[in-house]
Amino acid sequence: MPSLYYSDAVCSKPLFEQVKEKIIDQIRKGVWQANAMLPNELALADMYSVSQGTVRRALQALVQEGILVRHQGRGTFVASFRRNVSNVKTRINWFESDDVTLKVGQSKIVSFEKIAPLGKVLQRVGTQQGERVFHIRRETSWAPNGEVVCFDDIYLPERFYPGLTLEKLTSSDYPIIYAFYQEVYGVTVTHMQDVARAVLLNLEQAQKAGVQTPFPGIMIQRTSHNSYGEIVELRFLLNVTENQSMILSR
Amino acid sequence: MPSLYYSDAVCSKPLFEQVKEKIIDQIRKGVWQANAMLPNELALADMYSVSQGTVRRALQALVQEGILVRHQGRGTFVASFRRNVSNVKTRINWFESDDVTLKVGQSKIVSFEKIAPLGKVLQRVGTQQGERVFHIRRETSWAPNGEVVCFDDIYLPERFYPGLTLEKLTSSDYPIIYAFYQEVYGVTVTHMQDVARAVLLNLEQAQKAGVQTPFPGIMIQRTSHNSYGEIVELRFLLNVTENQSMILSR
DNA sequence: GAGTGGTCTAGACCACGGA
DNA sequence: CCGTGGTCTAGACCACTCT
Repeated sequence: MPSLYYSDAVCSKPLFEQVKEKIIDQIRKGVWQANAMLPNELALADMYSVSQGTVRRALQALVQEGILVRHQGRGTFVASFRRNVSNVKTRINWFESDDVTLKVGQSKIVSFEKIAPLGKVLQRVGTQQGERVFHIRRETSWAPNGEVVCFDDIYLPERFYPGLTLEKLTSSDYPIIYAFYQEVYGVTVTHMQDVARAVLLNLEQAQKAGVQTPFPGIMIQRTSHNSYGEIVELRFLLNVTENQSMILSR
Repeated sequence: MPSLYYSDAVCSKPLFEQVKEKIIDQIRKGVWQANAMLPNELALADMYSVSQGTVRRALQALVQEGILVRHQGRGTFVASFRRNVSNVKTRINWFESDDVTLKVGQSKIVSFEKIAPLGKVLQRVGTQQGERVFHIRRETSWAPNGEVVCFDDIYLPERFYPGLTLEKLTSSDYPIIYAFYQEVYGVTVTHMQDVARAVLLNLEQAQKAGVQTPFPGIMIQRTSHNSYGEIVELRFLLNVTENQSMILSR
């Protein structure tokens, strides 16, 4: 059987790329939701009229992009934040405690409000006419009531999270906030852009962090996108590198 | 022809992994040096008694790791720093000018000395009995004689760079210092570990950077390894995020 | 045992680059 | 023109997981 790749003069893209896009489309449409199992390789090959090898290549690429997860003997699944934190192409957390015995930091919501987006930076979220944004402020520390190591300001455009309340946020326990977006609002972050700058802590921050001013920190501005490229989260993470450090590569 | 993969009970590793390691060995031994062209796929398949597809898979993995470069119609080549800056798995430069018209920063060597390694941090380089290290201090700015945006302290164990002098360093023009290591001393950095912390600039640094104290910066400690895992470079990069920012992902 | 993904082969045709 | 890598197919066997 001759390959479609050559006969189809109109479509310049390789077949496995086309298969990739078709699979992504199914996920975007919600035909295959988070944690759902996909048909097996031969079934997919039949669906898209390509060979098993071509399907395999498309699937492997999607695994590498963090969109799918495969288990030998079990099947191919749509990745979810709850079961697979490395869903996103880029890293979610850059910081690690210097003390190896401390593993996960405690995150606490200290403020929640619905506001009109202000300032040049907030215009990044591309809100529509009159749309508001939710502003969540969190503080992270390694131990309960310990020194704060991360000040986290999250801005969420209302249209992606209709009816969001503090109760919804705190009612359930989510390993990371991206699992909340995904499971409660069907918002899957597929890509994020992180830009960092050095800053000085203000007095309140220094006090909460248990350090003397002047004290430096690393401010990360994060812009999170869904698979359509829309901005679904704008976030400012101010990290104090007092008992933690930023792991860029290892 | 049955595959060796199943019949060879001793070796549990997949064939393409074994081929990968054999190719890396040839590069380490210097049989194939930087920029050298490898035999074509069928020749390699014959050499290692595997199919063309298996060789292809090994080669593609090595391309992804930045060890090889392939060009359709030309051949497969050993990656070099001069021609291919993305040789290393991890990123070499995290910073970008905020001003898009400025592209590449000017780097200037301000001090060069051979010293006995001191301090806890320098013990990281794992020097041998009585061995010394070269200490190179560089300063980077976007414009000639402009404000310094990066203070760069490089420590090189003597045994990897015998007879290194300031003249050798400045005699030729290298796009990045890793090309110098590779071309002059045959030291190829294959992996680097970067850890960042926020710091305060001292008075001298603030003056050179053209800012008022207190001023924060991002200090990156870099440990660079060759393919045997030996530490061939220890580096401290203090970056001022005044006219530049740290791009973590895009 | 049935079904899944993981590895491997042999062979085909196409696209690109340089002599 | 020839040699290179890039894509694709059809089919084989193995290893893993669950029932």
